[in-house]
Amino acid sequence: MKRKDDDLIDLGRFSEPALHILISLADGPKHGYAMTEDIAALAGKRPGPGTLYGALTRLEQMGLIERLESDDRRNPYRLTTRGARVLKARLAALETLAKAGHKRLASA
Amino acid sequence: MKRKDDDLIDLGRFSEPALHILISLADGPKHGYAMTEDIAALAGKRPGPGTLYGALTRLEQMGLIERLESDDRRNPYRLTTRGARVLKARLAALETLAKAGHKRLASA
DNA sequence: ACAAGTTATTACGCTCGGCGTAGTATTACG
DNA sequence: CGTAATACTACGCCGAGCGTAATAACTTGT
Repeated sequence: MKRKDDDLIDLGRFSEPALHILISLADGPKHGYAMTEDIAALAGKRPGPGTLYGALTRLEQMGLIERLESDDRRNPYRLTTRGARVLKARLAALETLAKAGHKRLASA
Repeated sequence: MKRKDDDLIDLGRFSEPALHILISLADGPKHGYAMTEDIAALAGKRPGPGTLYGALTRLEQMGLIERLESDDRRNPYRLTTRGARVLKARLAALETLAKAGHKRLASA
């Protein structure tokens, strides 16, 4: 019904770390430390534990990711369908924005 | 010399509003209120005065934009060359990220 | 078997960007 | 002249972001 509202979800401020996390989880479940490494490779920037686990908690509360149970000390997370939908919308918006920006830079 | 370091500039947190401002100034100088309208059209979201003028001050301090003198009560700003360079790099990084995200979403 | 290094997370606390609200002043319009 | 739109300034709270430190388990070399 009001499914489309999900797309408009606001990830905190802008939440670059949150975006990185969603992208990192987009190709399969990962635990925190693995995401740190993944994001470092992806974005050239390694989030500290405070940033990472803080953002993870928030994202879980928003229902964009969910915790999986695990045998060892790790805390794996996976994207929810809602999370995937939000990520997709967010990426599309970002691409539109980037394109508009490039166009303007070129024309000036 | 160390020109390339500029590209790595960190716009505060992530600073979505700051990014919007830079894009808004990319096709010519504007004053605050005009940017508000422009950004509303561009990103579907109207930044409040606190957000906008706060970000403007920070961007000016970073040397990414500069204040132009004006006859009336308006405060026009323009992108500096440095600002343009930073914006370009930022947009490129964003596009790369968005592409990676889409790819991952598709493959999952 | 032990020290050293890596993996993985929790805990804590500060700072500043984001954002809303309110107020001020000027211009435009009917 | 009153209302609306324009264009800011001022103020202050909140919480995301981020660093640091502590903790613990597992791994590897000697």
